[in-house]
Amino acid sequence: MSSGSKKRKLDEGVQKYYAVKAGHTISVFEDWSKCQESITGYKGAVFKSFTTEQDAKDFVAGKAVKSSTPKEPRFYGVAIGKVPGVYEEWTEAQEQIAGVKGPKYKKFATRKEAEAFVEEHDTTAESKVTTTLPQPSSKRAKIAETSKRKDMPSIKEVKVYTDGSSLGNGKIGAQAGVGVFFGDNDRRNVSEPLQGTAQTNQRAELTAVLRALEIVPLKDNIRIITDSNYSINCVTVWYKSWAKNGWQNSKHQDVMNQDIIRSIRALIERRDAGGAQTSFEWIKGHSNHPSNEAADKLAVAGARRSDGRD
Amino acid sequence: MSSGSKKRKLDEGVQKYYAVKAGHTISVFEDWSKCQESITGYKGAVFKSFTTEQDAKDFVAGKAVKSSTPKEPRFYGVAIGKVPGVYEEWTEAQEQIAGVKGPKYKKFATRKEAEAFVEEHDTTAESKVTTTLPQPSSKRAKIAETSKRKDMPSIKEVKVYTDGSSLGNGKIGAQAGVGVFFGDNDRRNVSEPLQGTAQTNQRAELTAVLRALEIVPLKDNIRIITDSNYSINCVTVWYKSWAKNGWQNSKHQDVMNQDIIRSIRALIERRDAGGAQTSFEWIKGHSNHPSNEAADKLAVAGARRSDGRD
RNA sequence: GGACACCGCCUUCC
DNA sequence: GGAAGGCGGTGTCC
Repeated sequence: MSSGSKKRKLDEGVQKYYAVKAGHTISVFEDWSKCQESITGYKGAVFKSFTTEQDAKDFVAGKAVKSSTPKEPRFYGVAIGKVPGVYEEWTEAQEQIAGVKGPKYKKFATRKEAEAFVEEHDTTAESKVTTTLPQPSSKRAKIAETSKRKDMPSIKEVKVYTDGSSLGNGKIGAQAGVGVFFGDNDRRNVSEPLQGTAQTNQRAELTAVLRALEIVPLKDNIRIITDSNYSINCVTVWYKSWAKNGWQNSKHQDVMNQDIIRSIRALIERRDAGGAQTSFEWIKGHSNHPSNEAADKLAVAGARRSDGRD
Repeated sequence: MSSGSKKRKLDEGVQKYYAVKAGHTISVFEDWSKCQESITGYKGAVFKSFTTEQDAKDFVAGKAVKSSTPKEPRFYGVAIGKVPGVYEEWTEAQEQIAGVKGPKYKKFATRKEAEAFVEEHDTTAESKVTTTLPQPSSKRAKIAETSKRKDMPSIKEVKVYTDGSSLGNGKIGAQAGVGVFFGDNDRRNVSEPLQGTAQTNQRAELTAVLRALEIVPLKDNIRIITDSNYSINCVTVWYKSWAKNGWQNSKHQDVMNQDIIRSIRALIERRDAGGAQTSFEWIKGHSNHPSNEAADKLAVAGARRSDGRD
């Protein structure tokens, strides 16, 4: 180590700890591949990555992670931008203000300050957020009231199953649909056609995740259960390097579906900022899981709805 | 700049050519959607994608595609092994001798040589074949007396109807049966339970074909009539790619029922080697075809026999 | 090369 | 309506 052949890129930046709470092996791993092994093919695997070993261990132990981020925290409040909120990575914040005329953003040392900054403009610029959030006002109020949570002992966790469908995927006339399942006859369930011209399975899967995040109040912990390994990886692993590469994949092409992926990340960050957790659970598709099948049904129904038939 | 910015992976940029040999339109298409149109709803469509237009055209014309198979032919004669015969893939031959004590095999440049090699040992090791044949003696005699054919101008063609049945297919207690029908009151007819633990319709269908091939003397041309498109495809089309892939299907999983499929192929090869033909004919099931129904009856009866009932 | 999905089609069996 | 089996494809990433 005397000389400088030390071009080691910290591509992945900080060391990560992958906590597997439910999998072939219950443990904390230091590299993703090991973690992957432990969860692949495991029905109902539960895992999450952390930046500190302690957090990871706490997660495995079932404790609420108190987010003891080691690096000096920076909080970027984006008040006027694509998706207002608090971001911990400048690259992410930057993305939110790129191309926006008259953006309003600022760096803060504490999350509270950043939140306050955002909330201020947020109320005045509510229409901006509404584009991402279907619900008009009721949720906004909740966010406000949750911001005064202090040290609530236990946060409610909402489980939600998401699925995407794309009839004739890969064909020109494909019709994609989005399914989000909270429970039987739950008003929050979603079954709708995928918006936009790109009708692919991946966009449908990601959009379902996004819908779930939009629907569950930011104050609640949310657990998203999906069979889309792709979606989970996009928003929990791959996005990190993408953000650093200017959203280029390993083939130096633009990352597909980054619009949805970024929206998801923004919502995750905001939930994190509020002290609530977002976690993902992968389940194998078509494996007799009733809720997963229910989400599938909703997705397929949504896809068919764009048929104009009924 | 002098150096290689040329690392461009052709991973996905390559133009593909979709050859449709059987479909609404017989042609080569350059995009998948057109191809799809041409085959959608077409019963028994035959199509395949290629990377060169010539290969695609050759496929449509029925020629063997040669550019994708630049390797020189090799023939492996397996005289003493699980299923004696001539194999073109070492992996296949290897399977036949694995675990067999005192195997006899050799590589040849031509099929004729390999066949000769196998035939030699074949007559002397006739008992080996008998293990595959359930019937004890009466049939053996026939094979013996027909073995003195030499250059008969026209070879007799034996028509045989095969069918498989699997009562409760897909359920745990399924009972499968094998039916082979030569004619009313024909001694060669077969009606027996499917052996083994995997009681599926596909295994039953394939096993019926295998039985037929075992029963009809190698010197005779044989025409097997079945309603199992699956079986026909397995042993006339799909086996080729499987052999090259190490018996993995397109989803990278082990090909199901390959034990039966390989046994069938081995018998076909042997019949080929002897100058006689094996042909298959597909008929629609349940369409008032008396002989097909007879085979069906035999299969169902065979399935019920394993019930312990009668 | 690997992984997870999303589809189209065929046959059989219930 | 569903299950067992098979073939073909794209969507996306590493």
